Amino acid sequence: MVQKAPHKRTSGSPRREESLSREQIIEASIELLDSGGEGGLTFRTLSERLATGPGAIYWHISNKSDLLSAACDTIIARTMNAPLVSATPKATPQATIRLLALAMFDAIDAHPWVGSALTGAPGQSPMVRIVERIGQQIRALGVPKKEHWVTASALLNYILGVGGRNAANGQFARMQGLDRSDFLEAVSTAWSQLDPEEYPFVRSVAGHLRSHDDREDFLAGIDLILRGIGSPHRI
Amino acid sequence: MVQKAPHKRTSGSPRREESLSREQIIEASIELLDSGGEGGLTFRTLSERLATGPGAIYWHISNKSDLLSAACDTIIARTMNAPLVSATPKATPQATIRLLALAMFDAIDAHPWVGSALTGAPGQSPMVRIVERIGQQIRALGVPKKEHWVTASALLNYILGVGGRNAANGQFARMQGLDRSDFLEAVSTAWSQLDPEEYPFVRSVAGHLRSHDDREDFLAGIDLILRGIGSPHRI
DNA sequence: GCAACTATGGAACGCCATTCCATAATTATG
DNA sequence: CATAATTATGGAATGGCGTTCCATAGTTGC
Repeated sequence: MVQKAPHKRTSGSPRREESLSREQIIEASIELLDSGGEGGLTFRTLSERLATGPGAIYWHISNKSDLLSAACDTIIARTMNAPLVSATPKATPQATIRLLALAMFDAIDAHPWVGSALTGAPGQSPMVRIVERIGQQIRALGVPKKEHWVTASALLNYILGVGGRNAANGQFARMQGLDRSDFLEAVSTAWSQLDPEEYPFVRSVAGHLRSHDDREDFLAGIDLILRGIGSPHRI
Repeated sequence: MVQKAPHKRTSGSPRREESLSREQIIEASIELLDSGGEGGLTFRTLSERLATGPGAIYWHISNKSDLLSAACDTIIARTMNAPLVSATPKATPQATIRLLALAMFDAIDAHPWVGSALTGAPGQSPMVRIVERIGQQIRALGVPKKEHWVTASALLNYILGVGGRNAANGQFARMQGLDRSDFLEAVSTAWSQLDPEEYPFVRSVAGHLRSHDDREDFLAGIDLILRGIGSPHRI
């Protein structure tokens, strides 16, 4: 029978002076995610940054998914509680929804990993915050109760869809060492070289893609949905 | 200087009779993804399934992302070329868009991993297929050229948003050993127990969540956007 | 002063994608 | 027909990851 070599603590570095906290860990994670993308956060890099070992982190965090959700929730909470978004003195519900949506867009633009983290924690705290803020404006719009969920869900899914795709674009570009406009340029030329018989539409919008403004197009989509909310149903 | 121990091929199992092909590999990957979720596809499980080693797979596939994209593209191509979706004799553009959207919904429902794979290959073949089919209907709707991209993009982002979220829900549920309705039940009760002061809207829709039909709500969202497309712009 | 508990940090484990490489099968070449 | 070159295979090795294990250092209550 083979005797397993037991763990040995030779002497160890002296213990840290100020203790770790969940907040510290999350804050450091956000920094790593912002600077290194989704792949920039590992328990190893995080340990180094915090000058500790992986084991110490697990005392405060249950696993990586937990860590990601918490980081995501921190960003979303900040976004949804920002003064600009929070205090809407006498704005129309439509204007407030635009503000909310843009705030989400900008948050995901600044922290692309939030886009994918959001789809990793369904029904959890970050999602709830967004649904609530949107939902209150939907009420204010006078949408009938029966359609509350459908309407909120449509807006939410559109916002998260754009967020997810923006995050994907960013990560894809990063992987290839391109910046955002290089990436769009590449997609645009690829699309304009497709077979005109098979892909006439994609070819025809390839040009627009090169010069478009993501933020503007996003807002135009929001307006489209808002128009839909305000229109009478078909018979 | 330490001599590196060289690789030794002791004798090896006899070589396969029929050679591997990219198509075989992709087909096997789809089966593994369908049965085991996103985590079910590893080069190890794939090797075993194909009775070979990881190295042989890499002769046909450049890496895992390539494999996932290819699997995703296979599903999307099948979905977009299905007779029901392809042959639309004299249907209105709206009806065709509904058909297309539902086909995507059902495809992602049947193969949840497609939802996340789609956001891993931006501007690539799968996306192009979808954009083209939607775009042609947008043309048919008589949307002005300048708004082609914005309109297609809005529909696309909504569809992918729902798909992504459905995939997330499915994986989340799977991780906890729940089925779909158990998961909705759990979210619904969690939402209905939130602080009424802080989350009045979320609480009020929690009940609906328990009994709702994802597919119907999805379609209602599509209709909402279609109404928006057909409405005059605000001044 | 000592036991119980809370934290810590580093080593170890198992899994993964990927690479390396000896070699078998096939094709091209003289 | 022999043999060189190429194509294709599969298993071993590599390095990185999330996670777990555990000796131990502080801290608290008795």
